[in-house]
Parts: sequence; C-alpha cells; structure tokens
Amino acid sequence: MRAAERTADGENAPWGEVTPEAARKLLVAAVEAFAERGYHATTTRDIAGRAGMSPAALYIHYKTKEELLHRISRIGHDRALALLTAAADGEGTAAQRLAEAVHSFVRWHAEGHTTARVVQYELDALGPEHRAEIVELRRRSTAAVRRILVDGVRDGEFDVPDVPGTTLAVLSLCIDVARWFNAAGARTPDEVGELYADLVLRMVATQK
Amino acid sequence: MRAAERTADGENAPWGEVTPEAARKLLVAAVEAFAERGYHATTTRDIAGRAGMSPAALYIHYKTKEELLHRISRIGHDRALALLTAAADGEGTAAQRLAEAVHSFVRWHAEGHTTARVVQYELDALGPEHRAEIVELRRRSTAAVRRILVDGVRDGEFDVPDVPGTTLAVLSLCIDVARWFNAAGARTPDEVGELYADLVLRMVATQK
DNA sequence: CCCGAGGGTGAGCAAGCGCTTAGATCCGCT
DNA sequence: AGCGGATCTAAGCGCTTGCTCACCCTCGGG
Repeated sequence: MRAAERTADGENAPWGEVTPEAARKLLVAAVEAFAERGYHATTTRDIAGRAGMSPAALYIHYKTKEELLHRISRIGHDRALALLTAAADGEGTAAQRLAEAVHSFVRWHAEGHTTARVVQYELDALGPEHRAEIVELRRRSTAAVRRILVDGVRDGEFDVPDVPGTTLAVLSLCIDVARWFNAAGARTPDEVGELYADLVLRMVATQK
Repeated sequence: MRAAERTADGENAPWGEVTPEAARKLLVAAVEAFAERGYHATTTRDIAGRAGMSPAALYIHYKTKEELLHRISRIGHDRALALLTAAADGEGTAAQRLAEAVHSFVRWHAEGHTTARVVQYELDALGPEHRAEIVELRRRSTAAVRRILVDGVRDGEFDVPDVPGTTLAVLSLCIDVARWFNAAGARTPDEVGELYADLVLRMVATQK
C-alpha cells in the first residue's frame, strides 16, 4: 500500500538499509503512527503494537522514542537532499534542472506523504543535537535550489528579483504537499509533480 | 510583542471578542504553548502557568483542553475566511483581487504565525464534530480563491490550465508561511505578502 | 549435551497527565 | 450587614506515559 511497496526500485524503497528486520518493522510502524497522530500523541505501546511486538521490544533496537524519530528524520532528509542536489548538479539548462528538482521533490513528498509529514513537521520534537544535525541538511537543500536560480538568472533564463525569497517560496510550496496530499485523491504524485514544475517555471520566467 | 499588540486596529486584535479577561489570558497562553510545542505536548498545567493561574482555573472557562483548541481554531478560520472573501468579492480586476487575497492572507499568516501555526497544523487534534465544522470553513476559503481564478480566466486575464490544482497550490503556498516565518527574520510580514502576491500573479499570468 | 549470547516478553515503576472536588475569596446587590 | 453567585485554589484521583528489569526462549559451536 505504501509507495515503497508499489515499486521494486531500490532507490524508492526507503527503509531497506535498516536492519535487522525487527528494527525495520518497528521503524515503519513508527512512521505510520507519527504521521497519523503526531510524535507526541503516539505511544511506544502503539508503535510496538503496530509492529506486532511487546512494548519492551522497542528498547532492544532503539534507546529512546526520540532516537526512532531521529532515524526516520535523518533518512528522509538524506533522501530529500540527494534528490535536490542530483537535479541541481545535473545536466541541462537551469529551467530543465529546476523542473526536475521540483518534479522529483514534489513526487517524493506525495508518494511518501506519511514519511514526509514526519520529516517536515516533527522537527521540533527532536533533541537539540539531533535537530542541529537535521537543520544542517536542510540548509544544504536550500542551497541546492538557490544554486539553480542563480544559474538561471546569470544565463538570462530566469527573471527573479528576489532570489532568497523565491528559493524559500519554491521549497515551501513543495514541502506543503506533504500536508494536503491524499493518496485517495484525484491526482497521482507524478501529476502533482508535473503541475508544480510548471507553476514554478512560471514564477521565475522572464516576463515578455 | 505579538501582532495584536503592535497595532491598534480592532480588526487585527484577534482575541478582543473573548471574555472575561481570565478566559482570554488562558486562550492567549494556550496559543503560545500550542504553537511552541504542539497541542499534544502542551499540558494544562503549562497553559495555566503561562496565564499565571492554577491548573483548575482552566476548567472554569473551558470544558476541556480540546475546547480551547477549538475556540482558537474557530476564531482563526473565521478571520482567514473573512480576509479571502473580502478580497474575492471586492472591486477591481481579477489580478487586483488575487493580489489582495494573497497579500492579506500571507500577511496574516506571518504576523500571527504563532496563531496560524495552531490554526493550520493542529486540525487533527480536534474532535470529529469540531473538525467537521472547521473543514467546512476551509472549503469556503478554497472556494473564494477559486472564484477569483475562474473570473480571471473568463475575462482573459489569466492563463490557468488547471484551476483546482492551482487554487490548491496558491493556498498551500500561503499557508506554509506559518511554518517557516520567523518574526526575527529579515522580512516583514508585509514584504513577504508583497513578494508572494507577485509570485502568484506570475503563476497565473497569460504567457506572451 | 550443554552453553552463552542475543532477541523477545510480562509485569510493573516513577512520573506526569487531564480533570474533579471541597472549600476559600471576592464583589455587587438588597 | 449579610447574602448568593461567580471565580479561583490546594489537593488529589484514576489513568497513561516512557522506560526498565527479571526472566524465557532459540540456536550455532564445542
């Protein structure tokens, strides 16, 4: 039912790197629970129950509930950063790279909207050191998008009066997909990605 | 320090309608606490403490913690809907009305980003009946924005291939301001509103 | 055949939770 | 002055929380 189970693509199977299997099952259960009810409203008993284990089993694989959230957040941010830097440092015109960045970033937020919701909205529940680590990853994501805009302006492809502000707006638009996207809705993740790439290109296009 | 205290404008003083004063102080304390830590991570003792009262005082003015959230959410959504319908049903071209809608909606999210954060991100913490009531208000907000887009397309002012999708994107862009806006940041709420109005007009402009 | 180590459990602890209750205090009214 | 309702508090009830601990399996190597 989840995105990872619909594709055989290893790149899109997010939790393959988590071992052993019991630890992965617990993590997947935690993602579902955190996304549905929020980190603070989720109990360790709920997570363990979804994974078909006793509450105590959680503490064999994770030191605390917060460590579980951190693992989820870290993996998600790594993936998001990888998508954006791949697009930013890829080939093609700035417009092509921007479209690719938005398309893949949005598709990821839509396909894995449960995961993305945890990744994007539960940042404040992390402890100070863990949060600082994640904030640094987000800084690099922002830098990747800004790089594309700067290139486009330099090459005369884009007309962007306020590059930092527009960078923020583009990322913000994509991130909010995780809040409203519903898998049962009318649009596929790919369709949303396409629409959003078009909208963003319009935002930066030279006015004629 | 909050927006309401910076302006004498009654329209922008959000909690004037809440009486008696103790009930208002509790509600303002709840807004701050919910915005900082989230609804579920906020304790009734924390709310009462911020208001300088004992935990039991809360239950003289509100039946439950959830009722407090509902009151906040209701007032916030009423205000948001008022801003959008005023712009949608105002005078001027579709472009002017869309710019006004985005400008005022974004400014509200930035000025009252604590309030807006509660209003936009704590919906799931409401009980079923309260949530249904709020969802209806949100439906009407969406309809107001769509109305402007439809008018603009009809009059040849806008080129919008996907009106429902673009409506969603415009609202989404504005709402996410509540997540990232920081009062200590470089931009004033008004500057963000201006930038966003420009970006949205670009998204719907006829391509020449 | 026994061993030891790692994955798992049932029971439960200390702390904190939302909320209630009995009673003190305040204040406008007759 | 004395009453009645509204407001507020100290204390605490019953329950749930994150997490721990003593113990039990299972299983590969001597």
